[in-house]
Amino acid sequence: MTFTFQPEDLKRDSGKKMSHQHLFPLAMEEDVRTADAKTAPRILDHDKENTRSVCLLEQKRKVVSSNIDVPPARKSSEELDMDKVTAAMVLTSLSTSPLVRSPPVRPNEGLSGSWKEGGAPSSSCSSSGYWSWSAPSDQSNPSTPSPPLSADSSKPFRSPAPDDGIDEAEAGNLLFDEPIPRKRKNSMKVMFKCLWKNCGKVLSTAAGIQKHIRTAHLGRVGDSDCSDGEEDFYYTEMKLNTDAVADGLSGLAPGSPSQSLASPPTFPIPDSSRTDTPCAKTEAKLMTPLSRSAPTTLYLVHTDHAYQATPPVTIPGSAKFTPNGSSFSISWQSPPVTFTGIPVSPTHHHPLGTGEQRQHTHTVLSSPPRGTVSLRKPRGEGRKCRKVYGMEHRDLWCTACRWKKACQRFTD
DNA sequence: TGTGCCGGGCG
DNA sequence: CGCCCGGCACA
Repeated sequence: MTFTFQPEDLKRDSGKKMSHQHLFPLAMEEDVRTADAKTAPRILDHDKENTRSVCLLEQKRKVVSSNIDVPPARKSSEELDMDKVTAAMVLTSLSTSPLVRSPPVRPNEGLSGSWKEGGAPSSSCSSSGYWSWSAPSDQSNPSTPSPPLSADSSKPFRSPAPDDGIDEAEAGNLLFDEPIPRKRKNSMKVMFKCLWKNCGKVLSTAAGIQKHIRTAHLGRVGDSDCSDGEEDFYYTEMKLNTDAVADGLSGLAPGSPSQSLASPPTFPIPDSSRTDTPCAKTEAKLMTPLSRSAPTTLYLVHTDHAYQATPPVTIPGSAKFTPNGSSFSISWQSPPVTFTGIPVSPTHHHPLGTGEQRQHTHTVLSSPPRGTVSLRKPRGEGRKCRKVYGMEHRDLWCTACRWKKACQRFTD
């Protein structure tokens, strides 16, 4: 069981919360303005967030104090351990944020990373077997890179301004509870950038970047068992405006996945600009056993655009991160619904996901000269917003669905 | 019967 | 246009 937690969702989510802004000054700037008055049922998230944010807050505080040379005597040994861990976490998260000053920052980076790192030093953490990644870290790497720092800051990517709005929306969608109705999105691509020093490789799929990191930097050779998620620590997700970047990156797979974060399955890309198929293919290819462990959410995080951002998948499950003295506990629930497009969801869905998609594409391409015959769209077999979210969550539907038009989010 | 969405109406 | 919805074709 290797879950890979998707930090981004959480992070984004948290980012949205005004109350916690101060925690992520850099990453959140944009989010802040999105104080959506929308009150959707985000109770779960709230809960999650609160606990997490509290933790972070605490962590931060500790870190600060540590910098100030607070006499250790005041803290119990337990606390000290925690401090180390938390400090590591905070530092990592902080150091990372600047790089990606945009929302795409992987929210959990800090968490996952710290767990790993923290695990080694403080026995307390490692002992709680909630997370079973093999070893807190592959110590095999002599040169464990420090969390990506400034190396990337210089990267040309990042078109912050345009993306922000979208990201926010997406984040909301992802979470599933935030009705961000009627917001129009631009076509976005999600890319994953390697944060390893001097690398900066950018791939379009989480699996790809993970593989890259694993093989190129971590020196692992494909053993799926080793994918303990460490790679997550070394890459970041970023959203790019396809319009702007498409050309340059066109070679890469159409973005789709976004990591832990959040964008619903999407593939609602404007047909004209790109098709889903390529995406699916690419991913399929990249999907090595190793990459399997990659956060499924990533794949879900597509953006939907034309009508609104979509929350592809939600991780309705709640993950709680509670540093209790010496151990972290994480509870996870399997997501209730998930989109699909890619055979990711464990529960339903025919494994045919990609196959179907491809077929569909095929039909479209070979479609007879339009015009005369009233061709009614074959009718996508995939699940649409209505099915996915149900009538009760109509506000979560893409606008097209709301208007009884062809679904823009789950195109097939 | 439920779903997807075309075609068309309204502001 | 944005937003709805009647109604039809499918499943």
